[in-house]
Amino acid sequence: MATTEPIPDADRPGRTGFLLARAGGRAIRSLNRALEPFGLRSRHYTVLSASAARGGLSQRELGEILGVDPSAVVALVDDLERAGLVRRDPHPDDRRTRLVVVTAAGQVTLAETRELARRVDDGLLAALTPTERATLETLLERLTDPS
Amino acid sequence: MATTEPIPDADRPGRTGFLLARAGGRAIRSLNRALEPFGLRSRHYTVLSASAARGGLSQRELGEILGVDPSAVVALVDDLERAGLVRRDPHPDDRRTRLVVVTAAGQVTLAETRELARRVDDGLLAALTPTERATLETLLERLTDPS
DNA sequence: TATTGTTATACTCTATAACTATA
DNA sequence: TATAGTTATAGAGTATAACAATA
Repeated sequence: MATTEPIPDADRPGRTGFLLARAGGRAIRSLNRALEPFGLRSRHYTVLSASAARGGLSQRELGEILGVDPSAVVALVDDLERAGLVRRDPHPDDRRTRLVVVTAAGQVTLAETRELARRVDDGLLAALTPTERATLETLLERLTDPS
Repeated sequence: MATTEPIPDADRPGRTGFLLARAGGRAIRSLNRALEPFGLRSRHYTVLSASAARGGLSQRELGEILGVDPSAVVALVDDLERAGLVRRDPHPDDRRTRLVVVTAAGQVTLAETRELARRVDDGLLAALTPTERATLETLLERLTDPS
C-alpha cells in the first residue's frame, strides 16, 4: 500500500488552522483532566485566573477575554460562585454590571491549580526550547490581538 | 505575599495552552462559517482533505490524524458518505477495516472548499508575515508530532 | 486475546433568541 | 435605543462503554 508518501505543504490549505485546533483541543483536554480533582474545568480556571489578575472583571469583559458568549460566562461564574471561589460584587458606577471578584478561598484554589496549569503547559510544550516556546506565545498573542 | 495583588504578565501559567485553545476555537468557527453553504463543517473538510492526500485511509488512521475518537469518525464518514463525497471500500488485506476513499464528487467539493480553507487561514494569520507564519506552523507541527 | 468499526448514551460546549433592569 | 446580565434551548462536539466481526 503506497499511501504513506509525504504530502507537500503547499497542498494543504487550512493546515495551520487545523494544527491550531488540534493543539488547542489537546490543551483543553489536558487541563480538564488535571483539574478534575477540583471539580473544575479549563474555562473555570481561566475565569479565576483572569479575574484575579485584573482584580475584578465584568462578565462582559470576561467573555471578551475568553472569546466566549456572555451566556456561557454566566454559567461559569455560577459554578465558581456556588463553590465559593468568586463573588459577584456590584459595580460602583453602573448598576447593570457585576464585578467578578476572586474570594480568599478562590485565591487558595487558584494558587494550587496554577501549579497544575504550569505542568500541563510544560507537558504540551515539552518538544520546544524555552526560546521557541516564547516565540510561539508571542505569535499566538499577535494572532488574536492585532494592534 | 499579599494574596490580592495582580499577577504580572510574565507569570500566567497555562497561558500558552489558553492561547492555543482560543486560536483553535476561532479557526474552527471561521472554517465552519465558510463551509456552511456546502452543508459541511471543519471536521468534514479535514477528513476529506486527509483521505484525498493519502489516497484512502482507515477510520482508525483518520481518528489518529484528527485527534478524534473512533466513534466520532464514524459519524463524520457517515455524513460524507450520505452526501456522496466518500466511499467506504473494503481493505484488501483486512476485512475488519474499511478504507475511506474520496469519490469524484468529493474531489470537486474538495477543490472548492480548499479555496475557502486557504482564505480562512489567510484571515486568521493576517497579522503575521509569511516567515512568521511558517515559523508558527513549524512549531505547531513539532508540538503534536515530536519525532 | 486484541483490534476495527459500530451503536448508544451522557455530558460538555457553542450559539441564538428573548427577557429584565438599567443606562 | 443600547447595554449587562440572565434564562432557555437546540445543535455540535467529546468521551465512555459495550458489542459484532475479524485478526
